[in-house]
Amino acid sequence: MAENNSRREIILQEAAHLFREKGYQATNLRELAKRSGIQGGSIYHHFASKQEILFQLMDHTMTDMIDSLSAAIRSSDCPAEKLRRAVHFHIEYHITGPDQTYITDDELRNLEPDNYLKVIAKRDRYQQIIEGIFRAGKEQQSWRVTDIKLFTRALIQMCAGVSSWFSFDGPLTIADIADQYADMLCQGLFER
Amino acid sequence: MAENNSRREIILQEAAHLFREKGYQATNLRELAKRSGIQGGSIYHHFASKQEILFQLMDHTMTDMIDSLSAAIRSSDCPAEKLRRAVHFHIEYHITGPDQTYITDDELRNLEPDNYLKVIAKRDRYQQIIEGIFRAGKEQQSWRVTDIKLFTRALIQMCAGVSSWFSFDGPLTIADIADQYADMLCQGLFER
DNA sequence: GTCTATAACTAGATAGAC
DNA sequence: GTCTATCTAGTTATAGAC
Repeated sequence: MAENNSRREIILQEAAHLFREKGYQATNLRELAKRSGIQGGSIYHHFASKQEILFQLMDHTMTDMIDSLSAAIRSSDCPAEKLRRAVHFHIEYHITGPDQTYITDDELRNLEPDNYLKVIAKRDRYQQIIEGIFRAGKEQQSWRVTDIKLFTRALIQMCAGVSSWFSFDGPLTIADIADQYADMLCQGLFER
Repeated sequence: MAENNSRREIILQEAAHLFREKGYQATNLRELAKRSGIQGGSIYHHFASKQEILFQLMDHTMTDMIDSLSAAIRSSDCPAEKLRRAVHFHIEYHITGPDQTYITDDELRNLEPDNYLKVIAKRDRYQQIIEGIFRAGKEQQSWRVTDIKLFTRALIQMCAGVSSWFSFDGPLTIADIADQYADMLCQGLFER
C-alpha cells in the first residue's frame, strides 16, 4: 500500500480498522471521517460511496496477497519447501495485516454483485497457487494428496485462523506456529 | 431446538437464516417479521430486542454443541477414535446447521458485553473437551502434540470451514471429508 | 480539499386497538 | 398474539460556501 500518507490512504487505513472492529454495516462514515481528521461530507471527495471504500480495500489486499505469495515461493524448486513457505506467508500476512485480511475473508457478502465477482476471481487465483504446490508435490514427490482442493482449503482456513488468537507477547513466535502447522500438513504427505 | 413450530421458533429459524446471509447488523426486523409471517411490531411480543434474538440463537447453539460433542465421544475409550469422532461431529454439525454455526462463529462482536461473556464461556467449554482428547492421547498413547491448544484450534478452524464450500451434490460425503481431515491430523501424532 | 447544512431514508422500538 | 401507526435516532449522500 506504498506508505503514502495522503488523506485517501489514511481513510483506507482507518476504514480497515473500523470495518474489522465493528463490521462494514455497523461502521458509520462520520466516525470514519473523524478518525481520518476530516468531517463527514469530505469523505465523498475521495470516494464515491462507502461501498467503494470496501471494494478498494479488498481488491488491493487480494492483489497484494497474490503477488506476495508468488514472490515467497518463487525462489524454491522443492514442493515441500514451497508448502512450508506458503504456510508461513499465509499465517504471517494474516497476523501483520489483520484488519485487511479479516475484512477480505469476512465481508464478501457485503460487496455488491460486480465487486463481488472481481474479488472472488482474485481469491480463486490465490487458491490456485496453493493448489499448484500440492499438484507439484504429487507429481514430483508422490505426495499422498487424495483431494488437492480439500488440502488447500484446510491449509487456508487453519492458517487464517491463527490471527484470531495470536499474541506477540505469547510464548510462540509466528515462525514457531508456521513450522508446526507446516509439519502437521506434511506428516501425512509422504509414504512411510 | 425441539421441532416445535411455535412462532417463536419460526422467528429464530428465519433470524438464523438472515443473520447468516446478511449479517446481524444488516438484518432488519421488518424483513425478519415478514418472513416469519407477521408484522414488524409483533416481533416484540416474542423477544425484547434484536439483541435478544441473536443471543438466544448463539447460546442455544453452543449448549447443543457441547452436549452433542460430549455424547459423540463418550462411548469410546480410545483417544484416536475420540478424535476421529470429534472431527466428524464438528464438520457434520457445521454442515447440517450452517446458519446457526456460522453465526455462532462469526457474530461474537455484535453481542453486548454480558451476553458476550456467557457465550464465550460456553465456547471455551467446547474447546476444552477437544483439548481433553489431545491430552489423553498424549498421556495414554504418547502423541507428539507439542502444543495442545494449537492443535485444537487448527482442528476447530479447518473443520468449521468445510461448511463454506461443502455441497451435498459434490463428490465427497461428509464422512469422506471427516476421515481425510482426521487422518491429516492423526498422521503426525504417532512416532514413526 | 475541507467545511456546514440538510435532504431523503431506514431502522429499532413503543403504544394502543382488535 | 397480531395489527397499524408512530416516535426517535441515526445513516448515506448531496450541495454549495470557503
